[in-house]
Amino acid sequence: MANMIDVARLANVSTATVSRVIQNPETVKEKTRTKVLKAIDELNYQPNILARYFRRTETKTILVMVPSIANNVFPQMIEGIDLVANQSGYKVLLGNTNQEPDKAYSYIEELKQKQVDGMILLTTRLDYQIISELGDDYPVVLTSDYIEGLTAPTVAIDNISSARVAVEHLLQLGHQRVGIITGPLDIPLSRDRLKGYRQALLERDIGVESVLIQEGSHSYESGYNQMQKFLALDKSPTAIFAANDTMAMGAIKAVKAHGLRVPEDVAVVGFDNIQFSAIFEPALTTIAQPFIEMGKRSMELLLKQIKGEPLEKKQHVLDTKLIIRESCGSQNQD
Amino acid sequence: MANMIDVARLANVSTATVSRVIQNPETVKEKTRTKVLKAIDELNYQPNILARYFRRTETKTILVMVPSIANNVFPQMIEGIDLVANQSGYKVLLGNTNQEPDKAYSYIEELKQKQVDGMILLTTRLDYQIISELGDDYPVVLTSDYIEGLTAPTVAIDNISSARVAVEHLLQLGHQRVGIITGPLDIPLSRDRLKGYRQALLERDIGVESVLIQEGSHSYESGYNQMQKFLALDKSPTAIFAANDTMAMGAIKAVKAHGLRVPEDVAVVGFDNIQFSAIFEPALTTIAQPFIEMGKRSMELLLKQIKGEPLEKKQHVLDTKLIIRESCGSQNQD
DNA sequence: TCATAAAATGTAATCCATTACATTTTGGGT
DNA sequence: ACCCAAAATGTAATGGATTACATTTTATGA
Repeated sequence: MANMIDVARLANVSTATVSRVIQNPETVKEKTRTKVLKAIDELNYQPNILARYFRRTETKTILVMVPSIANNVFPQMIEGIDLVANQSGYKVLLGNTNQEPDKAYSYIEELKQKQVDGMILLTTRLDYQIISELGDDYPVVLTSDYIEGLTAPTVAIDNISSARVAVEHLLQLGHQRVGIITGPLDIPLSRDRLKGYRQALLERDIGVESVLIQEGSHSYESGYNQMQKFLALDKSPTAIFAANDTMAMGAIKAVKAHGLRVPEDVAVVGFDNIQFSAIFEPALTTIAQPFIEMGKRSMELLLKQIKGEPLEKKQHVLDTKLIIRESCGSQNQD
Repeated sequence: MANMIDVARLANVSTATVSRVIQNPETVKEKTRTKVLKAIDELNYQPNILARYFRRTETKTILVMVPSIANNVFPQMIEGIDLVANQSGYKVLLGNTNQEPDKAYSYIEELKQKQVDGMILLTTRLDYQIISELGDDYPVVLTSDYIEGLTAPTVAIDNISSARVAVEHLLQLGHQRVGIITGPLDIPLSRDRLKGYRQALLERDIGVESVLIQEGSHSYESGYNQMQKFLALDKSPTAIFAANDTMAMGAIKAVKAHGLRVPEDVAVVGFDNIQFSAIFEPALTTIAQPFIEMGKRSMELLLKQIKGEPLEKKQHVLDTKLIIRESCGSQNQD
């Protein structure tokens, strides 16, 4: 494989000039440039990218830390990230943590060792402190989880008010006993959705009963199981807010298994609007998250940090939307 | 940031010894090793990975080329790949082509330029010739698509016989008019599944009618649309083999929209066994692909190539399994 | 104790592009 | 024709780990 010296020799110039032809062609005289380009072509020269990375201490690579890829929502965000990354000549490294904190730390090490130019964290259970410090020293964006007071840039939705909108929809339909199946409550995002649920009830002077709050794990099975608990209650809820669509589907399955109908007997509203929500029967009424947009925005923010540009705004909150389908029935429910 | 020379100086040894302590500790005398380790600790030294990559011409990174990540089946395969890669100290770079051939070629360039140590191709529409040549010169594994006569290693299922099993299931249930909604026929995988369909019919001396063959695009909508065509037929099929689960769901939706029931009026068998197939109603009878296992095996094969170990076997065919659920009815259908 | 093989360590070249700084060339103005 | 600033090009150091080869140290056996 020919290197820069070979090209320089053949073109009868110095390596500096060859390098310039590649990096800043406009600084080289037309005639010289042609000569060099011809030599490059003749030798079929390709710059050694690894040498370049080494010399420049940059890799044009960013890492996306994600708890699990097989999860409906993350691939969509990654798609958005990938889109912007590609446009800017960046590559995307996959950082699957599989929920193991050790893995997360090893990815952080990679960032510190400059193996990647930046990092996007998709909903993590990392220590608040660690993310903050990391964000002070390296390009980092936290996506989908907004943590109060965090100094690192974040891209998220307003989980509190989105959840409130979901529950309000239920209340408007006339429901008085509304249960919630939350996500894991060690994640701020889950706590925020619970908070939104509380706010919606309190606004209408409806008391918050702890029996109507069940903690799930975002899985289909947990939705199913927690719904069963509700159904076993003396006065079981007539409507459920599930903190994500997958749990909503599990809950609906449980309702059906119990011989009841959705939405006629129990209304269910979900959260996320994953692809399958429209296909599911009954089609889910849910809060749509702009996943792709979140991915794009995150990458844009990261890029700015990498380039050293100042961020006008650190906390980016994107809009969600209530998608009304079938699982809560129509406005004129009886 | 301290470098190896600093460590060597502090420990009063040469850089070679420091390097050895890091790479092959057993070749360094205990006493020296301790001394070096102490210096490393004291200086908080971390080797410059980029320098190492440059010097060694290896990146401990592999690229997974995938048409689209937001697709149910790919994330699972990637998960398998990632699992094995991580165990072996390799990182996974995402190569989303978005169906654009140009992108595919740019990823191939990265491989040639040694930016990655190897590449796994997940169902691609790349030219047969190109893959073969690439496989001759670089570590490459082609996954999920098996191309006859290809010299590059492949990990796949037997699409022909798996499809045959699916269709046979339908025939066993007594169906005589079986339609197929294929995938895009420019992909070998799709042609193979069609071939399996043909074989199953011919084995029972049932003629293959071209009106019963519709080409889809693997999307839900295409399943819906192609099913509508079947339903518009004078003698519409009583059973459908959809070449993937997503299309099967679309087809079922179309059947329902037409006022018919699945499986009572029309039986539908899918292919893939994506996560949602069990949740869908009716739950899909389908051919399960061992996605995670395929990912793992692919990475193992790639690793062997990277290490320069010979491959005993080049074509790896993994087993599929017919999962009987609800969408075809029970064995005792009337 | 000494010779010798084996083990441990050191020396220094190497990988290749980049870039600060130095030098040469060019072109415009008088 | 000559000067000078600007443009173009060249020189050579630099980044940091790796490793072939050379040298020194250690251990073994007679």
